Amino acid sequence: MSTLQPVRGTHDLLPDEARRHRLVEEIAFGIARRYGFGEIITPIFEFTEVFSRNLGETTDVVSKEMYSFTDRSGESLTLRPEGTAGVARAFISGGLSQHLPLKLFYRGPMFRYERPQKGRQRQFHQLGIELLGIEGPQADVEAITLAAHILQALGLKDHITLELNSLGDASSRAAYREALVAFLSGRKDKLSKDSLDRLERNPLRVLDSKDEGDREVVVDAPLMADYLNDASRQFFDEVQHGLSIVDVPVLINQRLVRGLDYYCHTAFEFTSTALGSQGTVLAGGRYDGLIGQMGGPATPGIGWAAGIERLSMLAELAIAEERPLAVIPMGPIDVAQALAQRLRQDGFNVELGYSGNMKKRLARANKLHARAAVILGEDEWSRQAVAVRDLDTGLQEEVPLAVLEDRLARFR
RNA sequence: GCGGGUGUAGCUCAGUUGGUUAGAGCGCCAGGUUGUGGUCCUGGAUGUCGUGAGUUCGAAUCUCAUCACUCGCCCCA
Repeated sequence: MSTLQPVRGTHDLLPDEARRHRLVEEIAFGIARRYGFGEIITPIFEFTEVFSRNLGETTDVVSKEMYSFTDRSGESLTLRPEGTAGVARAFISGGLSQHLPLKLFYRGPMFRYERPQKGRQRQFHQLGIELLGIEGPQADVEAITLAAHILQALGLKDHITLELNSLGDASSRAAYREALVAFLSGRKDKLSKDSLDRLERNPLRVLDSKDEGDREVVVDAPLMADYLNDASRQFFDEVQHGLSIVDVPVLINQRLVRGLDYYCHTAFEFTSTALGSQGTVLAGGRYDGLIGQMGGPATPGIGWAAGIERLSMLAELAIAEERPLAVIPMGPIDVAQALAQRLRQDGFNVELGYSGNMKKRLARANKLHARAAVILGEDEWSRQAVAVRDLDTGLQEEVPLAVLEDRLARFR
């Protein structure tokens, strides 16, 4: 076994896996396009502040998981740990506010220094969308509906549940946070060590703790729903109503919280039980304050991201088999190369067997699942013809070169 | 970052209470005569037993460290 290992938490996508990966992306993007989304490709690294100032200084992602480094000119840069901040930055620097509403789709690698586990890598890939410039709840409905549609297309609708909650607007959230902190502070003796820490850094997180003691405490905790002001309440109702109209089933989870600070109002998560403790497949929410906070024109937004590796593990994909034509030279290779080229120019997928006798070359063609073999035998060649063997039926016929493409058409 | 598990041929795994030449299946390679695959038969190659130390006359088997993966926590997509 080689000592040459990949960096911890990184993985090579070998051809089969890469194929699945790309297929997941293409299916997702194909559906996003039907909803009017166009792709945006932003840099893989940004100035560190783009993330540190906007995701929340106390979040784990910012405080201990970023791959940050100083470049040769002394700038602090960070490999993107998520996609939204970069898109928001691009929105501002590109002056895109005059093109609202904007529907953007992105995909690509993200980096977080975490302890690797199944479905959790240090370099992983996300695809996601951002819908910018629409204040109303119909944007939330559209974003979530698109997500459900993509998951369905990937064949994992049945194993997935959609959990939904509202964090309310800034004032509702602040009021609730205060009430929750007050409640929890009176019960510190019953909270786990982790939750005591959460109480300081991100109190809402205590709500979805897995610790049994915490759960008992949280049962009696004040509910977000009771702290939503009228506008927030109505917004949430309309989102739920909209989802019912398009038949997207929802499980309201009052304890659903988001990890990053920029979220408000709608928060949602599509989860699966098939991934162990990495149950979240796709998650997102509304972030009306983000772009303004970054220094851009106040612009509402909602978006979500999904882990491509997680999607790929769960997806039931019908991967069409590539079935090439095998060109098998018996004489000089030049002739075979010229013929292979002619067929490729004509749109055929052609494999050229380079070595071995006919037996080996046919065996190789078979292993590649070639649909047919084009055999350049000397006898046939002397008659300006080749032998074409159907590898499924074993039937072989002599075909004049002049009509080769026509006869091969059925093997495309 | 915390706690547990695993690590033997390309892959999936077996290797008894430490004992000398480390195995199987699949895959791979070759052959079953001269230009014909898939099935079948025969033969063959491959491992510093994750890495590094230690204990021992002797270690894949025991100890320690280290790396990677993995399960739970944490975090999140």
